[in-house]
Amino acid sequence: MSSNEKNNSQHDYDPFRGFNRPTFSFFDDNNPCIYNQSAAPTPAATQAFDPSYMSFTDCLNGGSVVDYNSFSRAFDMSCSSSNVVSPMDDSTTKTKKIGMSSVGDNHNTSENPSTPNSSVSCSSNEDEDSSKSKKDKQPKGSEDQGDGKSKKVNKATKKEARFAFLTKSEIDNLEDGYRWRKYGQKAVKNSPYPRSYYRCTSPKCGVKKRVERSFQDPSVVITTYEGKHDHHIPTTLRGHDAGIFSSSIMEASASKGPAFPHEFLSHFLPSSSSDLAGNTNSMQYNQQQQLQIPDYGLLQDLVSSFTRSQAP
DNA sequence: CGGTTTTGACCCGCGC
DNA sequence: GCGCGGGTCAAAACCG
Repeated sequence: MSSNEKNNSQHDYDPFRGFNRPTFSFFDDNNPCIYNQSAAPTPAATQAFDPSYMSFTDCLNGGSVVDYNSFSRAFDMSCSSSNVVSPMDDSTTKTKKIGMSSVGDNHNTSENPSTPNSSVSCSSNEDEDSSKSKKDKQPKGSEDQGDGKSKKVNKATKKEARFAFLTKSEIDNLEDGYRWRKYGQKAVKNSPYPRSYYRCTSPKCGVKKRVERSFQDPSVVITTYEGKHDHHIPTTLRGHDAGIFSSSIMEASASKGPAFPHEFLSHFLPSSSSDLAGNTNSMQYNQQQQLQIPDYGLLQDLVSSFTRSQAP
């Protein structure tokens, strides 16, 4: 990683300074698209998201060009679809199957972009999980040492919430206000782009995220969050823009109730809204619009569908 | 010097 | 049982 990029991701106020601002994904059940605010919208994108193409960031910043209607509309189209599926329930959490293992096999999933699973869920998965998040290993020097299997995982029983979203960005590791420490990187099968693994640096926070680039559309970054932050965004990181975001979100949330995807927001907001209200520094500039993606396999389906829709 | 990134090794689950 | 691929560890390197 270049020093520029590193600095960008960790210390700059505006994570996109010097870059084209990333854009965010809005998925329609039948026509997933990546909405790009900075580039001319493709016909497909325009059709799928007609009104005012905007970035989520704009929405969150209460930009004058976006009103709440468009904001909620953006969510409605992705979260209130009649075809929404909720594959992240207990029956599918054996999930590894359709989940992680398929990332690298996207060349296969792309062969069936019309799979019935190609829809997006915004339902809560608070108690859901990826069976693999329990893989946290104890330190080698733990009490377990001596049997040669000290690395053996003490599998946690807690289920972690997990969801992913696509972002059209040149930046791999998009700033979300929290501080992350990279703990691994792996080559993705059938993809020239590696997958990076990050963990929240907060001592007790076990939230992880994975970041990888779609090989089918290198401009698309796939970010998967796993777990829920149990702390505020580091106040030293960002300024008042965060407050703009939080207040906007909370107002919208309060006024529209169930129409708003609390669940996905809750992953990034402190658990108490009152806490939030009192902490205008707690949120940061770039809050992305994210949609819960059941698993990587579906993600890839969506990406491939999108790619297809972009094809001449 | 402390925090972060890099990277090879290791572990584990799954499919065959 | 074996091989493969994903996920994690941890020492070394790097950086401000």
